[in-house]
Amino acid sequence: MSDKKSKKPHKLKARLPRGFTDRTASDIRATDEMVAKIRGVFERYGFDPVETPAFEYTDALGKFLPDQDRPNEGVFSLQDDDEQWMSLRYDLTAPLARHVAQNINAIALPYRTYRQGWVFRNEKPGPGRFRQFMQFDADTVGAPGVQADAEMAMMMADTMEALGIKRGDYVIRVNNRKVLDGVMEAIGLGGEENAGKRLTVLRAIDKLDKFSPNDVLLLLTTGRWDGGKQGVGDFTEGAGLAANVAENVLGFILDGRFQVESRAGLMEGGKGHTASFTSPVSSAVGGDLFDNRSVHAGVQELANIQQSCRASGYGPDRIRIDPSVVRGLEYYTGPVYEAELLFDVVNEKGETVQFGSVGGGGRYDGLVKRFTGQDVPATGFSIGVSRLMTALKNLGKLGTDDMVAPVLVTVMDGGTEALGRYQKMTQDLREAGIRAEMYQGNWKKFGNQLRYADRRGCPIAIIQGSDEREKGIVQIKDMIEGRKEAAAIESNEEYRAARPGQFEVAEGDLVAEVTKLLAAQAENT
RNA sequence: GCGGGCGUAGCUCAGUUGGUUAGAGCGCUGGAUUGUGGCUCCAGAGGUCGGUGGUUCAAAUCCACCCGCUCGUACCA
Repeated sequence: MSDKKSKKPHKLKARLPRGFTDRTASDIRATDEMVAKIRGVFERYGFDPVETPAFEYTDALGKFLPDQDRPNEGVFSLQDDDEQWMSLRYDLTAPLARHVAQNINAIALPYRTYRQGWVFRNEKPGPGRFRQFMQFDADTVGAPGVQADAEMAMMMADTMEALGIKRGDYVIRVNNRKVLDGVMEAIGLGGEENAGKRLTVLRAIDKLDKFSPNDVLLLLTTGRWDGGKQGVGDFTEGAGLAANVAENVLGFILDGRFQVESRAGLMEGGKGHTASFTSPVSSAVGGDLFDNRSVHAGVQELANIQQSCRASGYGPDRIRIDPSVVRGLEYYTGPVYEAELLFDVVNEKGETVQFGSVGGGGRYDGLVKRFTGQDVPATGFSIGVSRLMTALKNLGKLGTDDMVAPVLVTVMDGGTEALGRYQKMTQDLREAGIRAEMYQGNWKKFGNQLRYADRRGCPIAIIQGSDEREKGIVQIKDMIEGRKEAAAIESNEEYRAARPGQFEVAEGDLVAEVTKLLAAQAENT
């Protein structure tokens, strides 16, 4: 190796841990805008904000991590100096349960509350999936009835629309954990000893929005190769159900909306099968899954939710019963809901990407009880703000940074007295509510000042040199108009002499003239 | 976690049996032009060739391991 290389000091490499990201000005503005809209809906529904910290004791977050007991698996954890384990929250629900339990005597139930915040998951990140991301939650604590769940579904729908997603471009799909639990029971997967197998079956069902019914059938039975055929790529272990049982379950799920509505006496205008997969539903092993008590109870609740939504004018174009909705695997006990976008999301490369759900939630009757011992039923949902923002951005419904860059007051004279005058001009503009800044770089390179203004997107530059000063005027340079005029000029001498887009006004008229020009520019965009 | 692809300047990429001092375009900085963005011309800065180890007289190039990005899959409370 050469001497030159070994002498060179190692520079510290600027980098971020993977799965974390910096947010730009336009990201932050877009997020703020979204959050304000969501908050507007929640406030209108009579919810109040509450905030909990990013850290909780690990045991308060609960052990809802299947197969994993180590505190660092999936969550970011560290030991406090008294050796107690603390973790960064991975959602906003468990911390809320802790907050309610801790203040149970001070809080009037039912407690309607919302909050937004960063949550952290120590998982492999991917496009649109981060290890720190923002959620916005609403919960009703202490409300046992399905009316609270129906309200959640309707509020979700309203939120989607408030965010500019048109009716028909989203749907809130509703299911009930009791239905899935009952199905598991009916096919002989009840009880503790089958917990693992049950999980596999539910995961397979949850894949229906990603895989074809036939692939899901493979997952329910023998397993699936991700390379497309036998022996190619990675093998996913199947649930090991008998073929006819798997078909029965799959048929129940796929034809679920139709079946649930008919069994609950809620048929709406002859809508039928939601997928092409057909199966001999009741003849197969497992019998008629509707005969199961839990399935029956779950369907009844879904019928009530649906009736409530319909009575309030929320049709199946907005809120829809769908037995394939699984949602998280551990703490939900009743109705679950999921918000899904129905339009294609296209990424920067022009590829259509599977977007999946942008929010969801459900009933978690056991979560507060862990702390209090008494039953405190609750239901709520969560919006994936970061994820939804990605979708809206790609859709062009957000993220167009409409903040106008500041007016730049250029500096032609670096003397103390002159700088005071430039500062004064800048302050005058600010006092009139106009974003403005005085150039803070090396004033001696005037070309750089305008180049700065150009790159920053400044709409206007203010120029006052000694000539203007003597005459009591300032030059207002319309950067947008100037760019247009400059395009027609070829020689540099001419270009420099032309001062494109500029006009002179009396010093005293500066604010009025800038205001006028900004208004005119806004008209033309 | 498992499997595939990729990793050379700020960005996009050249660089083939391993062989002098690793290149281009764009961008950046300075100048032509001490008061005008763009155009043009000139000059300059910028590289641990992802990292470590190995093979070799010689490695950006070959081998091993690791790291990172990416696609699929798994996991996702």
